[in-house]
Amino acid sequence: MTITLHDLQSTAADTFGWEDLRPGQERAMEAVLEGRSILCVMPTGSGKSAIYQVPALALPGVAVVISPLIALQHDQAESINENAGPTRAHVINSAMKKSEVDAAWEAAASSDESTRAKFLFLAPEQIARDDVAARLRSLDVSLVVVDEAHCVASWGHDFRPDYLQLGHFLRDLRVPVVALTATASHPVQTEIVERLHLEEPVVIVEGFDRPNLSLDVVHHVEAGDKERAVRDQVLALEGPGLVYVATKKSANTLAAELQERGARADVYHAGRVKKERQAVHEGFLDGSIDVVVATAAFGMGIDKPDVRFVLHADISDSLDSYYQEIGRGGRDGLPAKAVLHYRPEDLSLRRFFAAKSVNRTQLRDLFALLASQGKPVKAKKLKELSGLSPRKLAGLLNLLEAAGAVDDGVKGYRAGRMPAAEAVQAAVEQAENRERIDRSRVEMARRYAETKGCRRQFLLSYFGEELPEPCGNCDACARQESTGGSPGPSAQAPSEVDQPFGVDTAVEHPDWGRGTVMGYEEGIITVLFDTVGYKTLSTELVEEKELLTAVPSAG
DNA sequence: CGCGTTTACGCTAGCGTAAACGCGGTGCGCTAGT
Repeated sequence: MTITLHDLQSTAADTFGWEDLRPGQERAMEAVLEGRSILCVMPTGSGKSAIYQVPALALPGVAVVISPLIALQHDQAESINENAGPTRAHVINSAMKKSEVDAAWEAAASSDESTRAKFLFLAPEQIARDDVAARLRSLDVSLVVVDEAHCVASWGHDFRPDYLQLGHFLRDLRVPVVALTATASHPVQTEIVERLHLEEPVVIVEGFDRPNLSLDVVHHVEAGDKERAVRDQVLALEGPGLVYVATKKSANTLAAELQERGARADVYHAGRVKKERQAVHEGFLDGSIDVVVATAAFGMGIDKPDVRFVLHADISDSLDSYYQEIGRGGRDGLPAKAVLHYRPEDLSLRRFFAAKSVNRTQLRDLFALLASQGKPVKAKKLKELSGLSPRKLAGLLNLLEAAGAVDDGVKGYRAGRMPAAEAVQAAVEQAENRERIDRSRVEMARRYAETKGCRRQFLLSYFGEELPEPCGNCDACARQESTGGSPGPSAQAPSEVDQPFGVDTAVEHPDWGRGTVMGYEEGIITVLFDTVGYKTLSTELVEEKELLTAVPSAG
């Protein structure tokens, strides 16, 4: 039986009540039917989940959905079960009773077509377990979904290393992979494709621009002045709204101040107990809370259309994070404000978080241990032998693998034929690369805060999109208008700016090696180098001194 | 790195300044003890 797009349209309408599929959705679904892997970068609320839910119901077998937060998994599974039948989606995680987990596995393997599970929701940590991976391999898996796929890049390197281990599982399973995310700059897209081993994926990127979001940056010198400005602005603005801060402590302080002044504000961060966090989340959605003061913990899974402002009391660690965070405002298409309150000193905390410390001794011991085995070792066995925590172990393995010193196959991990010192050195260099790249991402956030040009042009160019004219909806454009000039930076600069290399072309620098041109702005070229991250150079100097040379693309 | 807090010191008894110290974000899974 061949499934056609028409079948999918019927499923979408009959099961979910979606009468009209959007072109991006159809393209993605067709690719899945053809057995292709896809990467979709689409804003929240654009029907991303339909892309996997509809084909998964039409195809025989079960869809494995890898999703970062257990709370999110439950919401998604529930919404599927409401539409597609009560037992179609199951969640599997460590918080469940053994009997519940067993029931989920049985439902997925059931021979009864009418009750068989069509969706299994798991966190990447589950996939990393050998027994879970083996069980999944024994099932008839139709496709694997990686939801919030940017987590591969943002969390895989340290916080949740099992994200980087997903690639092995996907490579061996050989079924179509659907990677979904709302925000991913070009290098993040590339990293998702590489790390998940997506082969010749169909990449669907919908426009990043959110013209109804106004973009402002307010500069501050004194910390106290910034705190007061944030507080006063929140009190003056019409909610609902979000305020992002860098630390739990400052979240508590600000929320308390707002409450004292009569605002219906609450606070969300990882330090609060689960019940309280849930209450804040629900209160924000149902309108009983107007303002949530939060750390980066708050965000994923919030689909509230009428958020009128997203204020940042502290700058984010990257423009990827910043755009993700402000993207929670104005989803109804009505005007919403994104305001960054900026002090250069705030960057130091972000640089601190970007620092990666590696333990050479642990790396050497692990490599030596693997080498001494002389045969592939499974993750579980390796954990026992090394005595390392799962997180630590996965982190070290990620580095050794990236360094080419360790290989992971179906049979387990195997050390390469090289001296331990060489393996350790290569792994340490990987960690150093990562740190340089993360620091350069902080630098790009700084440049956004400090640019004198149109904010939107800067932001979109970071995401590889060109906005030909200044946006007219940011503080820089507003300043231009009020001083009588035509809006935006191009009023002063010649409109025909010299661009010696096209955006996205591969270039090489004598010191920084290979890189990709990301964009131009005010006579400055931004290049993302493979090992040193984002760098900005004067376009004039690049031409004069021939600092960059074009590299023929490797394909 | 930078901010807030604690400790140390200097020089004479409670106080001021300086130096030292500690802390800072995301969630999964698992285990020990209510």
